[in-house]
Amino acid sequence: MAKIQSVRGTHDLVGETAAAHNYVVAAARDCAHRYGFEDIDPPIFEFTPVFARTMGEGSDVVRKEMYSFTDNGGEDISLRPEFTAGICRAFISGGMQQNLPLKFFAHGPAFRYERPQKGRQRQFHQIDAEILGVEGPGADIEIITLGAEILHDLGILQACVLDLNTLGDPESRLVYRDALVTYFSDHKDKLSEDSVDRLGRNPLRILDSKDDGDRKIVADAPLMAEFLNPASADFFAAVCEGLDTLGIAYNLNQRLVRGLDYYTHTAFEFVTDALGAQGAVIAGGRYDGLIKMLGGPPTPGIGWAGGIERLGMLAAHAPVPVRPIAFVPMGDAAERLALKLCHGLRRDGFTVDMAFRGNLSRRLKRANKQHARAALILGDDEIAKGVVTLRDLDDGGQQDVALDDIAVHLRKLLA
RNA sequence: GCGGGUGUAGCUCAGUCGGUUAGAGCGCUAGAUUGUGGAUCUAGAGGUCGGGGGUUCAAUUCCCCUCACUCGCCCCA
Repeated sequence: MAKIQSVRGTHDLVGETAAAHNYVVAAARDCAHRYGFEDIDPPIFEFTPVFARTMGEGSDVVRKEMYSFTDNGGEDISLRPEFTAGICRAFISGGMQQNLPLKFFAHGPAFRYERPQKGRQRQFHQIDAEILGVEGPGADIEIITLGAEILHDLGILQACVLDLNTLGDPESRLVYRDALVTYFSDHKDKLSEDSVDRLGRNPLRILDSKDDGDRKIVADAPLMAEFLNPASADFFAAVCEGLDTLGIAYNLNQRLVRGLDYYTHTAFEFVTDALGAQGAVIAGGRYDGLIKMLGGPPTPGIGWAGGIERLGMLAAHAPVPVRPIAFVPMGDAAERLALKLCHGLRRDGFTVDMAFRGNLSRRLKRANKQHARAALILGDDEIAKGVVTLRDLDDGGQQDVALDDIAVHLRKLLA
């Protein structure tokens, strides 16, 4: 550590980045609340098995991307690489099965030890939505709709495409998986090195390989749709029908698979081509077996996670900040009086900034830079007259205003 | 973990076929205006040329390593 610097893949949220971040979170939370989701904020670390068991020991995230450590009590702890496992753990340890169904919204940092690039960091931030305890396709429809509505509210829905697929129930998925293994084993000599590896660990993954040679083989591979049992096919049809009813456009993508073991039935991704290799902005699916796998009561679930940094980059328009009022006292007596006046104005709901240093010229420059709507100037002259000088920073006009009338005048100015 | 590109002032970038004091724009500070911002003018501050090592009389420039960023692979939000 030659220089003092942030850890690789971590960034300070400040200025425009912080504004974009908060904007995404606020828009998503508002939307989720309108859909009846309640907030949950689980710890950012859990016992390692919570993640390892649910995401699958064979998944890349668990194999090499987790920030794990032994704490001073000898416990095996991991920083969360995603939200779902922690929320399901909270559901189990909180005995929440009494209150099903539950709909949760969460947001915050997550951690993965990865090579950083655009839209991919080691500490990144997600918004997350989960519906627990709903077996039917209604939950799938609502959770996908919520994602679409958040993108709509952020003004970026048109920049995204919704890819949709089903992995079927565990029975269908297993049969399909066997069929894929058989098929790809026959073509093993022509598969890429990566895909030969996938064949053992996660054969479904071969379907979305970017390797040209793989793609040729994948083109003739058996399709999930052919292996769905009637129940799984009906379920997926109902999901599609619901989305059709709401006019939510989607693209059926039989190559869409999920990396994590716990997914069943519906899988979806809102993707964009505006962020380079990191296309997914909101992605998720159904995970009916997860809670039981964790040791809880068998409870179906479905959810998604969205990358706040990625969403923020797409929603480029910076939210317009409130224009403050700049208070400019000149001299000790004025500063003492300003302290009280500012306090009162802030209680009245005004956004007031008082610079702590600089002469009048300096402070007005600062006010201008903050796009302040007006400046309140208070010096010995004003104190003698019992007024402040209210300067309109848009047109340069100014007037004396009695101390008791400041709020009235400001309200008129801001209206 | 693997491959390519980049790293010069707070920011965006010139530049040096290896040579003496490394530049611009914007921003910052001060003054013109001892109590009036935006525009203009003037002056000023700010750089171990990412870090370490090597070659050389001499390295910001060439070579190696390293760190960070970036693009792609893997994987994923």
